[in-house]
Amino acid sequence: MSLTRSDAGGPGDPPARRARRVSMADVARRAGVSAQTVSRVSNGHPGVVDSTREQVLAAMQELGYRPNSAARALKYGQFRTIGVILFTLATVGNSRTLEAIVDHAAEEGYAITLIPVAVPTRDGVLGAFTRLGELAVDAVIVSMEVHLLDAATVNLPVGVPVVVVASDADDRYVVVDTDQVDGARRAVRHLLDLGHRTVWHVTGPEGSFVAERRATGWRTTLEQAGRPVPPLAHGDWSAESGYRAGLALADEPDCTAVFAANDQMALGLLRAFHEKGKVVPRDVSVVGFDDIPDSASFIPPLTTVHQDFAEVGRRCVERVLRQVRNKPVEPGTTLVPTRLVLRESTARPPA
Amino acid sequence: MSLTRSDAGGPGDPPARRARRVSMADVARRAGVSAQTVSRVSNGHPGVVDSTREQVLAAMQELGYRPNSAARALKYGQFRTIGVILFTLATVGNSRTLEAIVDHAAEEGYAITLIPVAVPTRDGVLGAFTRLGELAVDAVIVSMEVHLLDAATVNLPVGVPVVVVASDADDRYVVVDTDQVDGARRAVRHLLDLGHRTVWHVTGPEGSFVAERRATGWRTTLEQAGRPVPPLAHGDWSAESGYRAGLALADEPDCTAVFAANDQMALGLLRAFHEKGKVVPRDVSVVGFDDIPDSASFIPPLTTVHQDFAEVGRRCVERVLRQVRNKPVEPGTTLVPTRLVLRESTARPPA
DNA sequence: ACCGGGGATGTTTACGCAAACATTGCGGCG
DNA sequence: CGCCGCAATGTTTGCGTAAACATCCCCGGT
Repeated sequence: MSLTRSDAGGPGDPPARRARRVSMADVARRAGVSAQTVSRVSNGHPGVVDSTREQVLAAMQELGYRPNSAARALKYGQFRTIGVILFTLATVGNSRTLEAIVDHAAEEGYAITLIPVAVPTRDGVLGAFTRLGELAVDAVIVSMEVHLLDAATVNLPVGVPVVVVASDADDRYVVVDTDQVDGARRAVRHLLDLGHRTVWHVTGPEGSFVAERRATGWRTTLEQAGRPVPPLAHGDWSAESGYRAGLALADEPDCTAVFAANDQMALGLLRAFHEKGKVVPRDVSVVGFDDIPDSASFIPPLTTVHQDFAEVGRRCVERVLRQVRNKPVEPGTTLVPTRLVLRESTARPPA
Repeated sequence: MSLTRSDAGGPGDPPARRARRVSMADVARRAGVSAQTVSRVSNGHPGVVDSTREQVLAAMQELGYRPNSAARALKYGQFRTIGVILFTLATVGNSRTLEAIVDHAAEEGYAITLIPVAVPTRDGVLGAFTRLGELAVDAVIVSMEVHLLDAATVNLPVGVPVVVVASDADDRYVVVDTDQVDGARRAVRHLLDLGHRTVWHVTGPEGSFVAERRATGWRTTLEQAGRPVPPLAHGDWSAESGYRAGLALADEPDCTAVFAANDQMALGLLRAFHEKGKVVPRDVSVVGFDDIPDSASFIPPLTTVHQDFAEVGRRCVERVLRQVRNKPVEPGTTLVPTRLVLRESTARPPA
């Protein structure tokens, strides 16, 4: 299989002399036509007689011609590619959002290039933005859930359309996000409506915008209802951290309802309560956030706040492509609504 | 959605007239130097006097210059980008493998472009390969777990280094995969060693190579041990499908051990057994496959076969980059070993 | 004072493609 | 019978960059 390329020879190194790839000129020579005719055939343009077209096609086949996308992009000034900057695919939210972005971009004929930020430090982010300048992308979607955006935005290349997901970048940017605050409100209201006196909360890692917003929704809902606000339990999105939080919560005598900032931590809670002999939902009610597919199979199936990842992805792509196409896009935040999915992990509080 | 593709101004359409981007020539003019000097500054080449360098840098800043990667790629003949073809990010395996690929590619200075195959039909695959020809990638990693590769490989662009993951593409290709058969063997052996007479199996969707290989490992291990081979239960990787399979399995009187082809289906099994009043592992033992992070927080924590996704990703990148760099790579399959992670879902069979 | 050398910078060129423009050839019509 | 018009194809050009080569100038040595 094809060892065409030579030693790395990237920018910075002298480009190694390589077996030149077959170009339009080669095909043209072989087919006995001009390069322009090859171009026309290659792009399906009209005005080429069938016999000629076939000769060209045959020549392409024989030579294994592949159009050079660099040259094409240089000509068109576009790559039909969107860059996505993110920290990790390990969280369900990130990977589902990415999938939605990929799918909708594909519908529009755009591919996605991932620009990972290895370490979520300031330098890491700056590095990603720098690399961005060298990358073959027409626009960028930034998915950063930690407090590093400000440091980084300074460096956002001018002239590249940008859409930001799941952050609270200021209004100069185009932002798309799930309505975290309202989602949390729904979760808390549901528990309150069931008769629970108050609701405990297991939050996400420090510095996470998303975690902060969900906690805000939780706190303000309690305050507005005039309920006491219990101390916050800290997690890091992982089931394991939810388990640890649950072990502690199980010892709180008046804890009858817990809202976990994501489904994975809710899973940990369920296990902790189970081990401590507390029956969900008889003794404690649990609500999650995300509605990952697995949550319907937890024991018991989890009541949770459904995030419409597909819609978030769709809107990101739509808004970023509007910019690429020079259509007006006003900065500001687009919120995608959530909905509460009722399953079996919530009930009235024990009498 | 769907602003039509014709708005895009891509190949085939007249390129949208856009404000021409700032080029080296513009910077050169502004700084009062030649384009070549700008190039030298831009690439950090030596031989530019400090005062000149600063002028150029200033001009770049003012004008918001960004190097044009298309032109660069055209010059160098490389994009420093690897294309990854996959069906979906919804399964944990895919997204974790992708993450590993992204990370290791980044270490080597390569970005990843995703080429989604919307529908896993023959046409879908062919379409992806066709688009591939237009994409700015130096190599391709194909992650396809269904039986469509043969139809598609015919069309694999010549001259592009390719590595295939998780499939049984024939030996003409470079293949990297987890050792599925051996992983399944470990799971089954473990259960047999505990004293179970035989092991039932919940397999993945029809047509999945991975599912097939795990089922093969299960079956041959049983056969070699001279144990009866129970009928196969069919799932589709989802927890829900595992749940349905579990409901049926719970009614089999002599079913004391189940090996699920992935952790998510195992989750469904746990729930089904729980609902049917069967205690895991006292009444039934369950083993999963993948070792997703959540599985440690299942009720009970799941014994499962750990897949080293990071290693799979690393090897894919390594082997594909060897090809890019024209180093020898012999076709054939590289198997990444698994290991069994013992947790609390397995025990001796009921007496 | 003159020349050689080398560092700093400028000029030319090619990368592969496709738009714009140029040429060829053929059929139909006055 | 000659010319027009159009369809098919060819030629030129430029996209932005950076290697290769050319030039300039200053400085030190003789």
